[in-house]
Amino acid sequence: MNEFSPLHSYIEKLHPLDEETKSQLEQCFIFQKVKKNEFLLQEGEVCKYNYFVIKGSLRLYKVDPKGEELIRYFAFENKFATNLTSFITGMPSEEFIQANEKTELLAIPKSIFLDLVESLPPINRVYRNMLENAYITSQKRIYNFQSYSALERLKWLLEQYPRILSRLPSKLIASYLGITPFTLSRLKAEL
Amino acid sequence: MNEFSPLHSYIEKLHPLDEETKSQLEQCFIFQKVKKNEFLLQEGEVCKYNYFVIKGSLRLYKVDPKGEELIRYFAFENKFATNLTSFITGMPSEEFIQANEKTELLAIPKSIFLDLVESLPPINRVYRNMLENAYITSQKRIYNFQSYSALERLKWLLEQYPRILSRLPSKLIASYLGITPFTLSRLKAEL
DNA sequence: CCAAAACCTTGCTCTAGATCAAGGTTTTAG
DNA sequence: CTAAAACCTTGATCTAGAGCAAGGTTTTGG
Repeated sequence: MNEFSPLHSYIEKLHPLDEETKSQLEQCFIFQKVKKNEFLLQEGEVCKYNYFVIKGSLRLYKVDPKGEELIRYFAFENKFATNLTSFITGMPSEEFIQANEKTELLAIPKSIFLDLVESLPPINRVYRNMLENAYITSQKRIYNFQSYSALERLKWLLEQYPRILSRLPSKLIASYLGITPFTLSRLKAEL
Repeated sequence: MNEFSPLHSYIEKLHPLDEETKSQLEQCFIFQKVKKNEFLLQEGEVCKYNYFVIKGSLRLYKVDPKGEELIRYFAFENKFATNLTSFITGMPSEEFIQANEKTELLAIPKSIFLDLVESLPPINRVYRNMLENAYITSQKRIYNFQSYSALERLKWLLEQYPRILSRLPSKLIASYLGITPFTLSRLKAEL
């Protein structure tokens, strides 16, 4: 048991993993502790890392022309998080990645990750799974916006993360739901 | 030049393709003509095919509890279309796939496609690209819903498909934008 | 080719959620 | 520990877009 165990477990659910591959992986990922509100990526930078969250959580967002934070994704424990768009295209990121809380994570540089995708079948599988999950999650989120009311979206979020309201500030949750903190405050009364 | 040329061109933009692989591919895809409004997938069925559109267009949508059609994606020429969620998980589809117009397409059975993903590098690359594009498109669509007005979303759609308003019925476009046909009709006056 | 059906537009009204203001509470940093 | 800052709630308006009705236009299929 070490700081890499959560990552090994994650991968093993997708593809068998021998000891040699494990130790190879451990040399590619960097264990990192970040403080609350610390940035892992800022707008305009190219996204150079893929992050795996061990403890704590991250948020991925962009800032709209009015200066509002629009949160696209929360990454909690055992989730990968990166700005895939910048990661894939090599273009500067339009998004920020920031820690919501004191967070521990494993970071792997983009170039090494993409090499492993080509050379290590378990990592090819991990990447494919990342993309597939990201896609499925996105589809659900689109349908949510297309047809659900704010209250229904809140309930849906609470089904997935029952404790999220006490874990993260309402402001962040409102942003994720695409509503104002005022509306969220009123909706909480209706739950 | 044959009905497979658009597919070959599509793949060659991602990965070199030798003649042998081309003819192997031609044996896996089935050329198909479908009529306007014909279904390629119905709710409750497992999605067994991945489709590549040669000519015409498809729409992917689900029907909400009120019986409203919620369109998630239009697939025009040179796009792959499938219910990836059902395709990946093997679960019954919640979506319909239907032709908007008289459409020509290439269909490949899921199992064959997934075998090719593992065995043919160009197809592994195609699948990765499909997932990456689907993801990037979805992100943009989410941000659109999170922060843009109906008029801004319409303008954004017209930037991507300038002729879409004359090509498809307004009803379908309204559904894609997440607004009623009444609102779309009014917005058109503001363009 | 023609009737029926589907579709589009426009006016009127209604509502979910935004915006603004003001007061209370919790968190943060020195 | 404490003051400042950030955050949350609640009330009073305001507005984008929904819902409904009615009339005109286009498409469809026999």
